[in-house]
Amino acid sequence: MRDALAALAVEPLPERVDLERPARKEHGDWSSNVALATAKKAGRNPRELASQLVDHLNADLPPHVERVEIAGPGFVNFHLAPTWLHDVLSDVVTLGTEGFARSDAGVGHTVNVEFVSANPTGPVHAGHARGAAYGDSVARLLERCGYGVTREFYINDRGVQMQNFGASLAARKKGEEPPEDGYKGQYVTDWAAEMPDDADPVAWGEDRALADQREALAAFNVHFDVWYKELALVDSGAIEETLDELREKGHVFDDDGATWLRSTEFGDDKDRVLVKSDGELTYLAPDIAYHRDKFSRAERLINVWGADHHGYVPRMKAAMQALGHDAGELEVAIVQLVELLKDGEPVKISKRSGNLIELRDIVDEVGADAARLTYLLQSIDSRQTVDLAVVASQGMENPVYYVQMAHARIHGITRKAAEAGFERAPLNTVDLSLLTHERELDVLRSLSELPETVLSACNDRAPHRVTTWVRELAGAFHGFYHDCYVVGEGVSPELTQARLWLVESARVGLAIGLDLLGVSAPEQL
RNA sequence: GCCCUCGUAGCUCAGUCGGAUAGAGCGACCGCCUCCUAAGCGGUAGGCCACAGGUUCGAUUCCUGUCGGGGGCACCA
Repeated sequence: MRDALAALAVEPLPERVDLERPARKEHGDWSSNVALATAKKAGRNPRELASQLVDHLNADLPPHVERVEIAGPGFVNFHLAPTWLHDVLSDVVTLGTEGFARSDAGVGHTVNVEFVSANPTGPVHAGHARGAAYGDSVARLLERCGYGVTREFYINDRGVQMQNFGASLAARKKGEEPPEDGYKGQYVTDWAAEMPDDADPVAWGEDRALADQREALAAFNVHFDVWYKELALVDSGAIEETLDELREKGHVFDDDGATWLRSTEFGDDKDRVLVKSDGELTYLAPDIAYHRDKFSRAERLINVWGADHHGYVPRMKAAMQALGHDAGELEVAIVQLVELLKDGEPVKISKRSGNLIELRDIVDEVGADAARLTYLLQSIDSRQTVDLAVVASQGMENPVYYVQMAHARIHGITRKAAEAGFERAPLNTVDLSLLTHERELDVLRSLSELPETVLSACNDRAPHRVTTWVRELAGAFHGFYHDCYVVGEGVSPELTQARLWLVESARVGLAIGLDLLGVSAPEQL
């Protein structure tokens, strides 16, 4: 393309030539707006330039390109031959679930993804679920793109809430009501009944809560590499070190008997207290020390926070800058809140009464796969409404079912083919050029987009794009399934073989996509 | 009051670096099973991309403002 532009004496040459996938099939497989983008600077007419460009390219077509056309105000559209898609099929099945749609963009780089980080005072609840699905999926995307990834859970086990929790357990054990600002959920009573007489309610309660959280998250297919206790941070002396470092660097001052971080220096609204006038630490001081520790273990940090915490972003970023990091090295993904419905009725959750929906309840009710795919259906930037009855339903209003159906059909075909005596022949003995049906090509077009989808989803921390892609592939496959029989009277053995490989390629694509979402798919529904 | 975020079909939402006639699913309506699961497929209807300016050859996309929904503005964790 650049050569063609140079040959046409375009001056100045564009820095980059963008190719994009047109939204409409008639516009070809690839399209470039380069004539539009450069015409003005070069003092040429866009349409005319595009036309010359097309002539030049058509004179010597690159491999797989069937023809190049001019369209609209000056777009240059490339129409590819089906052979291109047959090569895609070969790539997919040769590279397989391990190798296809993998990127080395992050090789040699480390990222720490911290998410969930629920307080160790009770079970993981519905409010954590979306962030859990999101954080784990982002970690999966990063891994697929070559990054060294740590999944980390921060345990907030220092502070008054632990005393309240311990006191609540102790009270329940004695058959009394918890204190006014204590924890009133049913689980406190249940756990108190398990608690040995000689146990320290605070320490025992923390372990009990963590065990419960770990189990519920595992059932949600989320596993952490590091569970980091705030108390360990306190014991390590890291907080004092951090305060000293900030003071040395001149970002700390004393006022009103308290110690302050001059966070306004780095864009925060106001300066923040690190040590209160009574000598106690605020939550912020250990948090800074914790992030400092994470930076000693990874180049880049991603925090997944609920929308109710977004106000803390500027001060954390300011603190990291005070420690000498670039603001961009700490990313905070803000996950908008989920409104939970049950049969269209809002589920009221009240922390005060302890009346909350546990993650475990959701998994029990709809299954981990359905729950995860549902949470990853939409961008985290939009508020989500989840109706548990819909997620659990086995109907069309449920995208989970649509996707799982495609996967089950793939295995249905494989089973049926085996019954009819068909095993896949080696790929190099199969004539893929028989795959010319528009439905077949649609499946392959969809597969051809997976590598770029994965990379962009990774770079933009947007796993929902994978979900969208998986739904599209499932749609293309359902169309193929309907119109193209793999095994049947009117199908030649050669075509059966080619289609068996097509089915396999769809299976690989679906497997990759679903794995990135942390969703398994049944072979049968 | 200030900050973050969202506003796209009746509903739930996609829409990448600004591109062509704005997409999908559900719901509505009309079709399609002698064969791998009809839990599916095809078609029709349905849009002032909240509104008003600006930048641009070109804006759903970028900028400013207005309106509306959600969240946040502690020497609380």
